[in-house]
Amino acid sequence: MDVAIFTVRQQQLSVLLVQRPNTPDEPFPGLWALPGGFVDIDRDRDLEACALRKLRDKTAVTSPYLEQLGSWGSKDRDPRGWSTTHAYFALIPDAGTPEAGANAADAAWNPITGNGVTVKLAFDHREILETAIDRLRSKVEYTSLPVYLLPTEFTMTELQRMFEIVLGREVEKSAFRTRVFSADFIEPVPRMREGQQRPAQLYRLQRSSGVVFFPRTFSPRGHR
Amino acid sequence: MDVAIFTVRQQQLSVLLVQRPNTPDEPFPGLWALPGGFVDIDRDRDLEACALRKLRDKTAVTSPYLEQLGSWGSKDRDPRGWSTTHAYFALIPDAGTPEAGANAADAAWNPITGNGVTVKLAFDHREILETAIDRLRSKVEYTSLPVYLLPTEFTMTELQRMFEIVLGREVEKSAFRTRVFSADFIEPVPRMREGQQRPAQLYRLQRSSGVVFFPRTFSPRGHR
DNA sequence: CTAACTAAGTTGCACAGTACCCCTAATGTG
DNA sequence: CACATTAGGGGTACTGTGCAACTTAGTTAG
Repeated sequence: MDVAIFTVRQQQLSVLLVQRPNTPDEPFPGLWALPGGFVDIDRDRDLEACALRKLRDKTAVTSPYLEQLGSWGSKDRDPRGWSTTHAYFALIPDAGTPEAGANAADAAWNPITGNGVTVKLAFDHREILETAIDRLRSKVEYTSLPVYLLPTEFTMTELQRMFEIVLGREVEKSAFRTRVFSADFIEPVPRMREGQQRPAQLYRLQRSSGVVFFPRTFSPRGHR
Repeated sequence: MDVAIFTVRQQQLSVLLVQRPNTPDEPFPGLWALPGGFVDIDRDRDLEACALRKLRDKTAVTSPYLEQLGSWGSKDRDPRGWSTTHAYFALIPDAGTPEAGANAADAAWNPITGNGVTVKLAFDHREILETAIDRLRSKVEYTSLPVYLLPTEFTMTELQRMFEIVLGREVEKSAFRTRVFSADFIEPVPRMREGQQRPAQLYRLQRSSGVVFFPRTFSPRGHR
């Protein structure tokens, strides 16, 4: 079980990695890897519960976006022999830093550059991470996923910025607003008083509104 | 490892099921289930190779559409205790009947009605099958998946019929043709001679053309 | 204080892709 | 022969988006 936990910190899409123990009898000593471990058949009701537990161990985030990414199994991925792993990916707001977690001394956020990360990864985690990034970018083209990268209240511009950071390109402000409003999954936060710090309207996710699918992908004119 | 193998027979979306042995020491004796079994770490390089082997055992189909569906693991799905399975789903043309396969005496095609099948299924296979059907219907809204339900040569009307059978509703002929042609993943088969049996133009999948994603989903006017 | 600047939010037009309705030609059927 | 059926395509309206220009309000520099 491995979990690719994404957030956006300092305007960069980043993934949480942990350092493997440096004991030479463990595979890939000292390398970085996606946080994970074995399923605990006493504590974990099912696979998703196990992924949630791994996430809470590292970040103290309770209700992230969590999706099963896929499974990898072959006789090559672990030097000890045939092995299998279930991979999940999660989106959390910036607040949930690894420092806030429990046993997170060995954890660090790594910014995504291109299709992966600059450090070398253990096992087949480079491939798993690349699949996770592909899936994330692909779904951001036609779903509302990036709301889960923001705190509960946010401005329209901040939401747009999340889309742009994940996609790695700019999107049109006007078309973006039309798209988001007609999908009807966020609601404006009532303005408290006139003398507000921020001039921009705050929004929040509507209660019991899941991931929204837009009828079209983003598609700049020159694309095809 | 379980595989949901779909085809369209007699104008109905159908899934291949196998009957479990009737010995009382096996779980769910006599019930129907998705074809599957344990990974053979000597023969199977990886998970996909294992799924392909299961498919060939039952259908003698060599190059289907095959996609990883997900994994299910919990302490409830098997009465013998915590267990895990990897599920794949496959699309094959009608030609690959189970009778053509090797050890397929216990296999049968079951038509899909609504979200599942009429017979009772073993383990959590009802849930897995429902997930497979959901995924299939969802992807047919915006991809070219149904070509894999047809033989190598087919008419435009037959292709449209595949979309309609999977989706369970009719689609507009004219819009369908525009959509398919502009996606440019099939090519016309040169007409052999004038005195052809069929009046309709035959098409085939372009070589090395994978699954095509359309820029929009089907979306009848009254929808929202 | 005023001017320049910046960010929030709106408006208008063009265009791609689709829904829907209608037409034509060719073939099959009594 | 008349008639029904089917392949194939045309025309129009509409939705969602790309793109650019604009207004308004708050912020900053001088």
